[in-house]
Amino acid sequence: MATIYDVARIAGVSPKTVSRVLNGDAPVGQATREAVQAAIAQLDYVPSNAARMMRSQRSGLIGLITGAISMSPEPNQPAGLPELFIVQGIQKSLANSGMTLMIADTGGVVEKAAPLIDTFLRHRVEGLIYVAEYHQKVALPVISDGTPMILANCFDDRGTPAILPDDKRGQLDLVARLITAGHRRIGYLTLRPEIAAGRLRLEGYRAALQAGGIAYDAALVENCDLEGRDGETQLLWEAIDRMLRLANPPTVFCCGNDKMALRVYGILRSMGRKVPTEVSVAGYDNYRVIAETLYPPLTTVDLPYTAMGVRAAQRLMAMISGEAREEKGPTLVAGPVYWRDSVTELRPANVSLLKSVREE
Amino acid sequence: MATIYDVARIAGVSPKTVSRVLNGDAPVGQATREAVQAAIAQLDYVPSNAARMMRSQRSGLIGLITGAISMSPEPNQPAGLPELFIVQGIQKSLANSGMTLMIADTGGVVEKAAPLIDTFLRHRVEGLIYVAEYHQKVALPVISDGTPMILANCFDDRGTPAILPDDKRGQLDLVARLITAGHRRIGYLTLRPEIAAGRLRLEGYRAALQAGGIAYDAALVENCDLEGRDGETQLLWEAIDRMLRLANPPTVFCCGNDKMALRVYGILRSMGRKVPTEVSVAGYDNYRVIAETLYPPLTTVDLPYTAMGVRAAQRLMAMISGEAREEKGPTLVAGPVYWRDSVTELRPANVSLLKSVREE
DNA sequence: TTCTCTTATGACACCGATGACATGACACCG
DNA sequence: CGGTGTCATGTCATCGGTGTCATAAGAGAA
Repeated sequence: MATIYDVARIAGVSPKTVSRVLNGDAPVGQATREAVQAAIAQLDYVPSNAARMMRSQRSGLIGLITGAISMSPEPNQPAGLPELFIVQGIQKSLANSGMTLMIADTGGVVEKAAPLIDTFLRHRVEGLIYVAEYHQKVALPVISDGTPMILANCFDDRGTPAILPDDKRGQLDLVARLITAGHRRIGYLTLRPEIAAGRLRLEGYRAALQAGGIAYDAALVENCDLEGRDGETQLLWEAIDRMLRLANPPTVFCCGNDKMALRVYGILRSMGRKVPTEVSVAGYDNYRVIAETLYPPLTTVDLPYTAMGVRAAQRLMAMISGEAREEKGPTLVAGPVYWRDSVTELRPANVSLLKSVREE
Repeated sequence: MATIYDVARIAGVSPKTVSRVLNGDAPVGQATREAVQAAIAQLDYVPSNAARMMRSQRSGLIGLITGAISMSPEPNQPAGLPELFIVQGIQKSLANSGMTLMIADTGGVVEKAAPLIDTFLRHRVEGLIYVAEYHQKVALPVISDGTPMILANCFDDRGTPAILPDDKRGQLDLVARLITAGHRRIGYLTLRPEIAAGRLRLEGYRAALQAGGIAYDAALVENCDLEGRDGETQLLWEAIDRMLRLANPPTVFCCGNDKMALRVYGILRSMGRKVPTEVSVAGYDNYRVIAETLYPPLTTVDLPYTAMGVRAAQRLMAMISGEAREEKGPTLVAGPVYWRDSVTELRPANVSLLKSVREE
C-alpha cells in the first residue's frame, strides 16, 4: 500500500507538501499540486486514517449502537423496525458534518453494548449514540473519559442527554382534537403502565380532559396490554363490551397504539358496531402499514422517529463542538396528529377553527 | 487520554511490558501483571486502535455497505427489510472472529457507495461486503488495492465473489414438490424477466416440469409484475381468469413471490374459488408476515437471507486468511420449501416417500 | 534600496502502539 | 561448574501521517 512518502518521491516534493495538497490547509503552487495529484492517481494512493488520526487526535468518527438490525421482525412484534427510522434520521443529519458514522449492533443482547462501547472508544470516536427499540430506561456503563454520549428513545438515572418522544404531548394533542370534534366520552384502552409510553400517554389523556373541562372517569380507562402474550384480544373484547354497556358509553376508543387499534377494529366489527359511524377509534404511533391500510384509515399520532434521530445527531454535534448553550435534561420531540376517517366529527362546526396540529 | 506510557510509569515498568499484558503475547510475571492492571484501571486507560493499527498493519475491521437502513419501508414495498437478515447473518458469523464490523449506509443512493468504500479503505478495512436489496447486477468502483470484497445478493461483470440465492433451485424444488403432490397443470404468475429472480425462477419451473415429464405450456405462464405500479391486480385477475377458463385449467398457481400470492388469494376469493380445495396457491420468499398470517398459510420457498449472510462472512474470511481453496464464481444458497396448507395433495399416497426438502 | 509580508516549500519531531532484538536471572543438564 | 534454555523485562526503531518552525523567493511598501 502506497504511502505519502511514495507519492512525495514520485512527485518530487516533500511529504508535507503532499499532505497540504490532500488537506488544502496551506497554499500550494499550481504545478506542484498537479504533479502531486498525478502521483496520487498513479499510485492509487489512499491516505491512512490511522496515521492521520494519531497525529491530529481527531478521528472524525461517531459511534452508533443499536439493536435494530438484528431484531427479528417477528410477525407479532413490529418493534425493532421503528428504530431504523431513528438511525436514518441520525444518518441524514450527520451526512454533511464530515463525520463518519460507525454502526454497531448489539444483536438484541443488551449486554453486548458494553464491549461495543469499548471498541468505539478504542477507535477514539468523538461521540456516541445509543438507540433503544422503544421508549425505556436503560443503564449503560459509564463512559469514564469525556466522550460525549446521547441516548435516543431511552433515558437513564445519570441524566445522560436523551432524545425522547413526547408521548404525553402527543396523546394530549390527540384527545384535545377529539374533544374539539365533539367527543366527551372518550374510552382509553391503555398500554401497561410499566412502560414509559403507557404512563406518559395516560398523563396526556388526563391533561387533555382537564383542559377540556371533562371529568376523568375510571370506568373509561383500562389497561389492555399483556406484553404481546395471548389473551390480549379477550381482554380488549371484555373491556370494550363493558364500556359500551355503560349508561353513558364512550363515542370513541383511544388505543394504546396502532396495533391495538387494529385489533379493536376487528372486535368492534365482530360486535356489529360500525367504525366510525357508531364508534370512533384512534391509535398511536402512526405505524403506517397499519394506519394507512386499515379501512377506514386510522386517526393516530405520529411517533416522530426520524425527527428524533435528527435531533439526536444535532445535539451530539453541539456537545462535540462544546457549545456553551448546552441543554439540560431530555429533549422531547412531539409528533403531529394524523386525522383520518376513523373518528367522526360530532360537531363539524368546530373544525374550521382548527389549524392542523403538528410538530412545532 | 491516558497512553501506554502513562500506564507504564504508574506501574513502574516499560511500555512494552504493558503491551504484553494487554496482548498476552509473551509471559509476564504475576506481580507485574497485577501492577499493570491496577494502573490501567486507575487511569481508565483505553488502548488506541489507531496506534496499534499503524504498527501492526492490521485493522481488524470489516466494512459493510448496505442500503437497508435507510430504505423507507413503504407500505407497498416490503423490500429493504430482508436485507437486514443478510446483515444479521454476517454479524452473527463475524461475532467470534475478532473482527469489528463497520456498517455504513448508502441512504438508498447507489452513488454513495463509492465514497463509502473510500472511507473504508482509508480505515484499511481488511475486507468489504456489499449487500444489495434484491438479487441484481451491480457495478461498483474497482478496488485498486487488494482488499478482498464480497457481493451479497448481487453480482457484477468482473466476477467479484458473490453470494446469491439459488432462485432456480428453489423454484425447481417447489414445483417438483407440487408434481409429487399430484399436480400436473401448474400455472405460473411470474415476476418480470428483467430481474434476476424472475428469470431464474422461471428456469427452475421449466426444469422441474421437464424432470417430471410434463410439457411446458405457454398458456399457463404469464408475467404479472408491473414493478409495483398500479394495475398489477387487474393483470393478475385477467391472467387467472383466462387460465381458469382453459379446457384444462391449472390446479395450482405458483406466484412470483409471496406478495403476489397475497393478491392472488384475494382475487380467487372474489371469484368465488376456494383455496386450497378448488385451487392451490404457492408463493416464493417465505415472507413470514404474509406466509404465516394468510389463511390458509402459504406454501412457499424460503429466501435464505440469514444463511446468505453467514456464507458471505465465511467466504470473506477465507479470502482474508488467503486460503488456497479459493472458490470461483458465485456461491448459490438454496432455501427450503415450506409446505403449508395452501396446496392440496392430489395424490397423498406419494407424500410418505418424501423427505423434507431443505437447504443442503 | 531595504524592509516587511505573503506565498511556497522543506526539515524534523511526534502521535501511541508494537516488532525485533538484547539482556539478566534462574533452572536444569550433564 | 560451565553450557543451554526459558522466563521476564527493557531498548530502540518504526508504522504514516501532520504540527511547528524555518527558509527562500518574490511583491509591495517605506
